[in-house]
This record gives sequence, structure tokens and C-alpha cells, in this order.
Amino acid sequence: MSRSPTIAFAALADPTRLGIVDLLARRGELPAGDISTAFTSSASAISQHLKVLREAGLVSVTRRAQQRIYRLDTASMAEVEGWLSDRARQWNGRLDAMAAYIEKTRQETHDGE
Amino acid sequence: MSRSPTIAFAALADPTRLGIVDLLARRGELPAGDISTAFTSSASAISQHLKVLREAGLVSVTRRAQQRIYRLDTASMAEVEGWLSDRARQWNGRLDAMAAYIEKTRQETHDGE
DNA sequence: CACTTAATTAAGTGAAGTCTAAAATATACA
DNA sequence: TGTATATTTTAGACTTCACTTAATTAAGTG
Repeated sequence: MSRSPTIAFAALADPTRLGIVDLLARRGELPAGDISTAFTSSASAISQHLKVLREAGLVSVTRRAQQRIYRLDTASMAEVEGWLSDRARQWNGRLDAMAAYIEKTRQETHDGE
Repeated sequence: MSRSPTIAFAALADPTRLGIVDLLARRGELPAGDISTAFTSSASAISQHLKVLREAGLVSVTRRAQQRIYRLDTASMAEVEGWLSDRARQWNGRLDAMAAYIEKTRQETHDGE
């Protein structure tokens, strides 16, 4: 757990991989073959994409006979979300502080400061 | 607004650009020069990174004399967050449905079904 | 206008990413 | 053991990305 967020962002930066994440969210856990048939890319290309998603911690795998069953790892997705919301919160906090300062200044001016 | 999320993810997939987003969250709006001095990369490299962030809608710019003042666009960050939380919610909903099904099946079995 | 400061754009280069085709690995089953 | 199925790994071609240096644009100042 807890890799640098750039790795997760890089994993999501490809349209096919984003499509795989979307597919797994909609359809639940799936074997690599079923994921492969949902896209025009070859089984090999999909396998390589799955490796990137795996290494980013965004999906996990288990074995069932010859199949590899993939599923979403929502914990790591939550980490990425958390990174974004922390920054947005910081920035919005700044905006609020600035608004409060302006309001305070305005009132003091009205008091004849 | 509302570009494909891959563009935003690709913009966040580089450590320098992620650092710029983090810097703007912590320090508020900044001219390109101040951003540049916070990193080891050249002004040119930073300018190119800022262009990528701009085109992804993650930052916005205004002019002040020769300076270009950059700030975070939290609306587009919220869109990215939303994409992730929608998928996580879908997947977790599936898990809940499966747990409910297992529980129901277990009870019926105990009833002698 | 010439000069300085701030930043971007252009051109070229090396590294990283994505794809295809072929070979390799893993598991089941006759 | 030999064969079929499911998937991954490897190797190589092609593309895209991030950087550097040099040139360019934009705006203020003597």
C-alpha cells in the first residue's frame, strides 16, 4: 500500500487502462480474457496494461485454474482521491482565509479605521 | 470544463507537475518564476509543465505585467475526484449486493431450503 | 527607442511508453 | 504424457514525452 501517487496517476493516464478500471467497476471481478474481449487491443496488450494497474495497486488478482481474476482495489483509489481532496481543501482554505481578511478589512474601513 | 479524465490523469502523472499542484495548494497563487525557483528544472521545462496543467484544466492563469500568475482550478480537480469516487461507489455497491445475497442464501439454508 | 525582466515557443535529442508477434508459463484434462 | 486453454513475458518497432539550448514574444523602464 501507499505508493507515490504519480504511479497511480500514470496508470490512469491511458484510455485503455481507464476503460479497464471503468469495466471492473461496472461488471465486478473478471478474468483477463473477458477484459480483453471488451477492447479492440490484443490479449497481450491488455495483459501489459493489467500489469501497470497491478503495480499501481489499482487492481488485484487471484488465480482460478488457468484464469487470472481481476478486481478493483478501491483502497488505493481512495488514496488517490485523498491526495486530490487534500490539495483542493488546502487551496479552498486559503480562499476562505482571504475572503475573511477582505471582509474584516472592509468592516474596519466602515468603522473609520 | 469537462475534458476526458485521461488528460487530467496524464497531467498528474509526472512528479514535477504533481509538485507544482502541491506547491500551488500550499502557497496559493504564484507567478511562473516563483514556481520555477521551487524546482531544479529550468524555467523552460516548468513553462512546458504549466502548459500541460493548463490544457488539462487543473490550473488557470492571469497576467500581471510581464508575469503570469498561476492558481489551482479545484473544479477540475473535483471532476477527477468524482470520476474515481463514482467507480469506487459502483464497485462497493456490487460488493454490498453480493454480501446481501450470501446472507440471504445462508438464512434460507438454515430454514431448510 | 534601446534595454531589462518574465515567460513562452521551437527544434532537437534521449528516455519511456505502447503495440505486435513470437515464445514461454500455468493449469486442466484425455 | 501430450494437448488445449488462459495468460504472461520477451523482443523489437514506433510513438510520445520531458528535457536542453536558442530564439521569440510581452511588458515595463530609462
